Amino acid sequence: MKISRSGVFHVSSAVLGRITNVKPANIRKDLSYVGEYGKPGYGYEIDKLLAVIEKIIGINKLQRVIVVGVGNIGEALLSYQDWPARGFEIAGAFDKDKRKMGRVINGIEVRGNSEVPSFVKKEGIEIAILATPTEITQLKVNELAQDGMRGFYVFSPIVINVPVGCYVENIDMISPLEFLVYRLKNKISK
Amino acid sequence: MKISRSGVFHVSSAVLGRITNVKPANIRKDLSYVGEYGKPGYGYEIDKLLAVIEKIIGINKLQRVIVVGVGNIGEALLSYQDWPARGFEIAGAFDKDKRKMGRVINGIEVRGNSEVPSFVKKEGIEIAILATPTEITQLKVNELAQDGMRGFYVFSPIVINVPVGCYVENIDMISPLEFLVYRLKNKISK
DNA sequence: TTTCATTTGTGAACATTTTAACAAACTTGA
DNA sequence: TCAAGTTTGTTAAAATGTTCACAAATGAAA
Repeated sequence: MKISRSGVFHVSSAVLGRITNVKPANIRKDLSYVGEYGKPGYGYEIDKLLAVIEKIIGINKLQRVIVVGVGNIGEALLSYQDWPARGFEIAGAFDKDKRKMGRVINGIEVRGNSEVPSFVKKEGIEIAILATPTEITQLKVNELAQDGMRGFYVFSPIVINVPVGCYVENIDMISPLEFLVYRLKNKISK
Repeated sequence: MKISRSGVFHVSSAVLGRITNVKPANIRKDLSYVGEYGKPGYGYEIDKLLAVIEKIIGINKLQRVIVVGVGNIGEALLSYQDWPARGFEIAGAFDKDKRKMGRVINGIEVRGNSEVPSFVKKEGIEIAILATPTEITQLKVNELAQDGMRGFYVFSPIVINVPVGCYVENIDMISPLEFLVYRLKNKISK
């Protein structure tokens, strides 16, 4: 909902709560942790709130990342339009498959894996998204860590080990579905 | 790590904790909520534990779901090999694009959207995975709810409204990446 | 059998998160 | 200006989640 385009310039925690399914008290508390941006009896100025949030999550300067593995998931990531709005830029994409190399998806050229070390060094990139087959993901992470990569966003449902100073986040696309089934079976609204 | 194939037939909460990065006390407590399956001085019998867990999450009978929207994400889901191991079966896939209809991916035929109502009624399916463009997701959910669908697993990063008795889970593939950046910047191990 | 080393299950302590409640601050309209 | 109606930020209470620590149970070795 584009509040800022509706001729409304302020918004209360109650309204934000209704939109996001979060309790108003919670919204006020969270916001209070990062400063006092609201006016009693009025609410939050939308433009100001937006600016503050963008400042906090650092969208002003985009985080540059690479995508390793251009299968279905990799391609979906490359095709995704909202990276800038989320604070990211896909600086490069890599795959070992020669047939994929040279392809340009959404303006991003797919390069060969051998180009990773020089590319990330030249571009100063530290974060990699791994959309690789589960069997080779740990191996790829090891290689990338050697190349100076320090953040790994992993689509394989396995525990990844990294050197100290490196960080991993996994995403398991099935877990939320399992949770949905559980909620459906037990009628748990949330 | 395939513990059960290593000639080891029991495992302690300490070992499970090391493998999963979870504190042993936590593992014991969680397990204790669903029964007493461990032996002091010995640990948990792996086969028994596996059987119990499978019983709990109901893998014995697969949950049948449909996939709506066969773009990159949809295709990735259809290609995923481990659905049965996770307790699911993709019963059908649907897309509005005529060029995709008829294609068979991983043994699953892509059907036209118009076939959804009869299909889910005949097959008795209540859960849909929506890998659709964000703009039309809410609309599709509305339609599917009309068709009797009660669980919605949504890949669009928006709040979805559903009738009472229906349940939604969202997955946002970018949020964990944002969190990774936050951890990297602030050196937060977890 | 007895002793020693493990490891569980859990009660209690501790920590974190969520919610409610309300004084103080602000807006609006008369 | 004043009164009535909103809405914030925050304090305190409640709820939830995590970790510790240890008695009791078991296995293994002597």
